[in-house]
Amino acid sequence: MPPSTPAASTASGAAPLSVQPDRAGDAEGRFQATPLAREVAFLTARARVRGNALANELLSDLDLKVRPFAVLAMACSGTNPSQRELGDFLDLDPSQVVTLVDRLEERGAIRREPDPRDRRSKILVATESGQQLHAQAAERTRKAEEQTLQALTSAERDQLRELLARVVY
Amino acid sequence: MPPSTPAASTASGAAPLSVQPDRAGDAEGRFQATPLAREVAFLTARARVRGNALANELLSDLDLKVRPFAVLAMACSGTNPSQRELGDFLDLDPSQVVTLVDRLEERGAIRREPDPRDRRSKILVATESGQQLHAQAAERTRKAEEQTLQALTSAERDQLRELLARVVY
DNA sequence: TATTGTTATACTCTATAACTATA
DNA sequence: TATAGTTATAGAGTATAACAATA
Repeated sequence: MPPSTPAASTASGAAPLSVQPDRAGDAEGRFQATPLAREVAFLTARARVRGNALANELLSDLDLKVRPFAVLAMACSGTNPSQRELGDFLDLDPSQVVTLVDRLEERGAIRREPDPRDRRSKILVATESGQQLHAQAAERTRKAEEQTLQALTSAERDQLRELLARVVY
Repeated sequence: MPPSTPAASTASGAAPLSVQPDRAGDAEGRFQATPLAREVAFLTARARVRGNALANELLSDLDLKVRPFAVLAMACSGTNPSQRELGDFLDLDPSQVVTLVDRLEERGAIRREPDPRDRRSKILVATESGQQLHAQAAERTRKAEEQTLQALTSAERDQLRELLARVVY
């Protein structure tokens, strides 16, 4: 380990960034000029943390969180996903899917139905009450997205959606 | 609970989506037409999961993951963050910061230095070896981002960065 | 032999409360 | 009285291995 140096210094070699002498008001502003703050990985992580927090908050009165909501939404989509397919799409482990599906099935929101083409697999479909629950929940996630993206115009939101979709699909 | 219905049906009421009779090749294609698949919350979650996985993989030979990398990057930024400020910026609990900083300090990559203006707080700065480690790690995260965004042109990447930054800052 | 769903289990991540030293 | 960092702990989320039924 190197010997201890003065304090609050920028240390040896080339200075990583020109920086105000030290503290200003709050730190956010200083940090936003940092290379890390412009990495897409960092920006998406931050967007996801804050978006999730807001969505979970708005969903809380329905006793739902974003993960179970996503499962319910897929069961309501008319695409008849099997548990395996759903796990692949939502980046969920098979064992996680079991737990999520169990809870939604206990609530009477979805059902496991046999797949006529493969008796090993189970197809997820929503019940009538599950579809009503989904309608309420989708309204809340729509509001969460509206609030999360309030800094963008409608055209910019579509643009963001389009760019992200091209990245992940 | 409602009575059981045929199987793989779209269920009662208005059909949520027009859908191919049933199974096609793989499920991804079917699912991408779903409303959930166009929610920004879902897209960022997916981008984050896959981006993180790739970045962690590329960082593994340096014995780093994205979280500790972010802490190291901030310590190398010249902005002299305190632990509290860093936790706020990276969406980390104060106790999580302690653990992350402990490990990086044990490796000799960063140091806690006293804040001359407030003896309660500790300022994080990188050591010389920490800066070298960061340089190697940053090269790997740059490659991860390059690979993650390969579907986009350079202009589109900047556009995505800009839109995300406006959302989260 | 490989795959779907399941169970049990362990591991990581995240959050909470209580403590200390400073402010 | 409030805040920064710390510790211990609990809870949620995620991952792994083994198993039964089916392909």
